[in-house]
Amino acid sequence: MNAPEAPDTTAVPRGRPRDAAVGRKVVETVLRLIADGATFGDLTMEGIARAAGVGKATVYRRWNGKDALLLDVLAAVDCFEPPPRFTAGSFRDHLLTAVEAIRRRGLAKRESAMLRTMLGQMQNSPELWKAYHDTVIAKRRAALARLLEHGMAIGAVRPELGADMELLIDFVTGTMLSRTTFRQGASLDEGISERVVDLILNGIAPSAGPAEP
Amino acid sequence: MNAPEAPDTTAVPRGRPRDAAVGRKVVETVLRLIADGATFGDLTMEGIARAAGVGKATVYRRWNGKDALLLDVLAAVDCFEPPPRFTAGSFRDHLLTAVEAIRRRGLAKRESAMLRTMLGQMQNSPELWKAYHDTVIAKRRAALARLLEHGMAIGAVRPELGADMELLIDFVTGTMLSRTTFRQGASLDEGISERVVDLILNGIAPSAGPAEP
DNA sequence: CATTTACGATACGGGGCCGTCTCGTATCGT
DNA sequence: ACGATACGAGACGGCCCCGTATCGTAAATG
Repeated sequence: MNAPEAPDTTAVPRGRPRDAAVGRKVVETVLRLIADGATFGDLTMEGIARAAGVGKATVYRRWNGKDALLLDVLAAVDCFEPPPRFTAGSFRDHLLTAVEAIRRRGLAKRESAMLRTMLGQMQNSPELWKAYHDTVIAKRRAALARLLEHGMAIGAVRPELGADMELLIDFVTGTMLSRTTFRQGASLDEGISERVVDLILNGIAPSAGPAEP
Repeated sequence: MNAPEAPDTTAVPRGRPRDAAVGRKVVETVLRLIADGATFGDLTMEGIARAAGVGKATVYRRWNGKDALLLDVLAAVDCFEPPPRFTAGSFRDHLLTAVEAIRRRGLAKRESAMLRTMLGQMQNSPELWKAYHDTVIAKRRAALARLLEHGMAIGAVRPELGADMELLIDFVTGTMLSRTTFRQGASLDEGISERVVDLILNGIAPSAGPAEP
């Protein structure tokens, strides 16, 4: 008896299998178009297929529409980012690593363009924003939260700040994120991360302790 | 720009004068559409005219195209923002006023939506971004620079930080700006500005030297 | 009054994208 | 070999927008 609703997952494909390289090529093309300045409104299924050198029907065979395609594109964004390692070194070194990661992402055209484009769409398509947030942003913030809690545990961070970890993360990331996202063309030379870390640790007020005059 | 060869300012217009209310209505409509989530790519001259209840030819009579119209729209953004007053109070109070201004702008749908939309377009249309930067952003940063220099003069801000005023401004604005722009839905209750100011002034490290647990 | 320009509405040809469909060819399992 | 499916290419009707032009009406000058 050959039940048509066969529960086994190996639903034998019958004809020519889909070429996985085609799907990758389309996603890569969309990432390139966004990096080149296209907003989601600028992207068209027809234009994507043309830019990818792919038949339009092939794109529609894989994705129902632009939103479904963009969801897969978002999932591919963070595939290239190894999670930062906080193994050895002082808390200040770890903090510097985190800030440096933001700086380098700001220099990466694809990452920063994607973030800016997503920001413009977060009101329009909250599902897309949620996907970007969950797959890209949340992971980074979680890693930073672990770092900051470690800092509080070893006394490098004022413990009362743990009451609002989200705000603490905004504070640690905000300076470099503003610089890379809002201020296109702002200097992003290497030494800047050091100064940002100094500001994050010590603030702008003169230190009351027996430090530098 | 409708003065062919009349050097005197009283170039007598001959027919029915343009209704200034129509121009205002169009600009206001575009601002509303952007606040409702439209990106620049979503906006069309035809749709704008329809939403404004205005003839399409009337829009084209005033602006050559979408870019020219958007330039005027940008110029209208900051018309509603009174410049902040730094008259009395401590430096901390002034800083709180500045941070509070960012928080309130983040709550204003029109302002934050415009900023997010502009970010997505800054690569695509640098002229538009320059206009937005010059008419909106530069003024706020200049006011903040004056505040920070005042703070250094009275000893409330470490003077060596004046070496990179742009970075200093990024640091002061970055936390609240990140929260209002990147993190839609994040809490923006009133007390938060106080905590941000504390972080800006004192940083995250314990102030009384290296405390050993 | 006549003239001139603005206004809202709408019609016009042109062009791009939509989503589907049909080709001819290619590549799989049977 | 054969059927089934994927592939690139492109045709197709439909829709929306572009920028201009043409209505009839309204409001200013002379």
